[in-house]
Amino acid sequence: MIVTRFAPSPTGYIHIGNVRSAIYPYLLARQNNGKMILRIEDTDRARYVEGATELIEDTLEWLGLKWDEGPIVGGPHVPYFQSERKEIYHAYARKLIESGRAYADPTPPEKIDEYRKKCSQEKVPFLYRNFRPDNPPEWQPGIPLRFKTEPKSYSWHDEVMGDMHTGPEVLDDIILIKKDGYPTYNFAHIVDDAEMGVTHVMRGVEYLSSTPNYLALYEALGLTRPKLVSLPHILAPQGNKKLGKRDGAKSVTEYRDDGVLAEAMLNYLACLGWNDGTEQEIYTMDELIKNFSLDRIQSSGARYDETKLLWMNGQWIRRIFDEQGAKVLYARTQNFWPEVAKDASDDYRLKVLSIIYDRLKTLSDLREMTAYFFADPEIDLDLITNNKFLKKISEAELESLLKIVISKLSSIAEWDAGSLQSALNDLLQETGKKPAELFSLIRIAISFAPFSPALNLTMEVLGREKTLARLNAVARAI
RNA sequence: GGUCUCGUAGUAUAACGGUUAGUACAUCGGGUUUUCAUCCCGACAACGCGGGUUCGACUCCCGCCGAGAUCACCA
Repeated sequence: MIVTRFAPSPTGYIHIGNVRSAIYPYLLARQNNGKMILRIEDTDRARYVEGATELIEDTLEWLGLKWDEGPIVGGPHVPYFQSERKEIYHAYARKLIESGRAYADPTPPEKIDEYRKKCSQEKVPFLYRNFRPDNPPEWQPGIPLRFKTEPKSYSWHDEVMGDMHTGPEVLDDIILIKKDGYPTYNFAHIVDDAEMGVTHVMRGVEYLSSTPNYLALYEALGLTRPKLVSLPHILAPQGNKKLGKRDGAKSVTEYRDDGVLAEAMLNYLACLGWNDGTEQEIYTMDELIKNFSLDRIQSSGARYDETKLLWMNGQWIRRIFDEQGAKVLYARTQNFWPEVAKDASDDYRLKVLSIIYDRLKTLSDLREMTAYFFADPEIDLDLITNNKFLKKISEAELESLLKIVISKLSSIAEWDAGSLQSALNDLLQETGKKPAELFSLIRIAISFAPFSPALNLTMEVLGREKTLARLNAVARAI
């Protein structure tokens, strides 16, 4: 069975740059009826951030990445917090001590710095294994424990990067247990992955360089290596660095609050650095699960492009409306209406959504784009007199045009899109005006917005009373 | 500096020795009775450089250049 894991450290929110290492393990696990484990790597007490675990869980839940084992859901390998697994790491550590592959290192940090400086001056690589203490004491709390490495070459296969090979110069005596008794990442993740039966270790490429050390550790502990999958970085919009919080990388859930749909976020991120070889752009979760494959993960970094994310979000908004219905989309818009819409009925807001949805890039666009449906807009005659189609028409004529429109619209029997459209067509005939002139005038008069849906639809939703009242108000103001 | 990785249009990518180098976003035009958007049509735009191998190289090999990662009691 395939077992994958997402193993973040609770140091803050999950952002665009690191959430992909949760998505791919999830897809792989689901595709193979396997399991994904969520494990919290909280061995660095200094960097621990209160509430970060909840933030991580929230993010995964929003994206629909359900973990099969981990916090909240539990599992056969509890606990899933590394800080609570000390005894396990210590047991493995003792095995290494017994086999002579680990030693307590009492060397003070200042001394180590000295070694490092010396090497740097002599321009030779700094390897701690050249500075092993002569008579290491018995390991006890307060003293760090180091791996006693055996310099040799390693070859391995990375599912993304291909066949890898390194020489002995990259192997060193890495710290296994820190002086505070907590394990380092380097040691803890190996123990946990083995204990938890993880078959595929997926993580960022930054771990590629230390892989030989991990391989040495698997060997010394007699563990079978899992398959290794290095995920390339997501690059910041500017420069060539990986996207990080310093580049203003927003948290994944911040996009949710800005009206991005989980489907779009998942779709965009999954396809950033992976494709199935077809020209498909829009994928549902099920399609991603079905089509995902490790060997089509890109080996180079991919730049984060918010414009494309927003395009994709627009696609998803329309797709949900068209395929799942207006009500399904409407249910997702609750937090995104303008303040003036708070007293409007669901029915009315649903109607507004139905004529505006294909203009949305994010759900929060509703706030800017729909206010005039709920409250009378402020009359701003400059919008009329400066309009490129209307500025040639005299104020007197504008006023009389509006009166003709009002009179016509007052007389129609049924206030629906079809009747309104034929009334508008009649008005074009009667006034001899071009659509650009007459429709612009009406549109601006009832909305005073930079843009709005088709005129007949806007008027239909707005209703007879409000439409006529607004037209009258403008006619008086001119 | 050592080690490792990466290099197709502005961006994300397709191609797995033979194509006018395909697609999408972005940009710029045009169309759908006003606007904005959707939708449709069109345009612009790429194989980092230099050597090989081959009848033929984006694809294979070597060198160079460029970019990145890593060398913590952080993960």
